[in-house]
Amino acid sequence: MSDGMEQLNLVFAALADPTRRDLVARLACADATVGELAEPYDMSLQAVSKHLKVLEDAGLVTRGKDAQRRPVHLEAEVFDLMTKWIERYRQRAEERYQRLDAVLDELTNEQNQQRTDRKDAS
Amino acid sequence: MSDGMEQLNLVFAALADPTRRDLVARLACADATVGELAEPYDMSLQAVSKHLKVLEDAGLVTRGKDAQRRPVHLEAEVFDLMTKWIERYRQRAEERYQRLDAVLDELTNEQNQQRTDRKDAS
DNA sequence: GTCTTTGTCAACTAGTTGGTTGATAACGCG
DNA sequence: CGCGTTATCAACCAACTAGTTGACAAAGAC
Repeated sequence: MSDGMEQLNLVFAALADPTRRDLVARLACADATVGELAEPYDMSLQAVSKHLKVLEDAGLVTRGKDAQRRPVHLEAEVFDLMTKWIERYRQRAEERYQRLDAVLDELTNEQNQQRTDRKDAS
Repeated sequence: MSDGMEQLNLVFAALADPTRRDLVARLACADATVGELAEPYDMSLQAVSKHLKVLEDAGLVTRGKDAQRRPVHLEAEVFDLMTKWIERYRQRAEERYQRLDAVLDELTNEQNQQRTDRKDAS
């Protein structure tokens, strides 16, 4: 089991939670402290701190230090890991879908050919 | 909370499990029955059936009917939902990263300017 | 120094997840 | 019909998750 495997586990699991996806969405616009991030939610500061830890363990986020504040920053690179995984299989699945279309086209053509054959025979 | 919200929850959660990602990977190559899919894993058939149910609930997979067999088919469309979500925020985060670079460049230029000023003053 | 702000750590709880086994349903084959 | 195959359903269990509260650490402000 490769290293990127475990990270994929963490990243997908992290983004499966709507609160955490919202945190990511907000951090995409600007860095923020834990308190600022927690403010809009009906949830304790500790809960948000935990969510941020999950995002950090997944490598989606890093935390700096500014006096007693702990500014949170979104890391873009990790997204690539996911996108690569997704694209690989989406592509294959779509190719298979295209091939199915091709097979159906072929069948149609064969039927046309048979019709032509019958017409030629008549 | 929109409808796609809940589906994002399900899709990300589904792909957070390595067994389920492996199932998706194998289904990208060809459709398969539950038994065929279960064979390589050290796990009961029922467990795999449950995993497939999770993938189905997320819309990643559909199940057909062939006598007592239940062929499983990968659906490519749902991947787009994820890709769109990811790309939106990855892009913003990268833009911010670029802007940071711009700011750093600006600072460097200012320092150069100051150096130039000092040199001019000397 | 003491007080306030900002955040983490620790312990607990309710609900969910990933697995197990056993029973059951649906279908094809003698 | 009864029998084997293929898969789902149901009940159970251990481990994890997402939230809570309370205590505490670290840093600035007084």
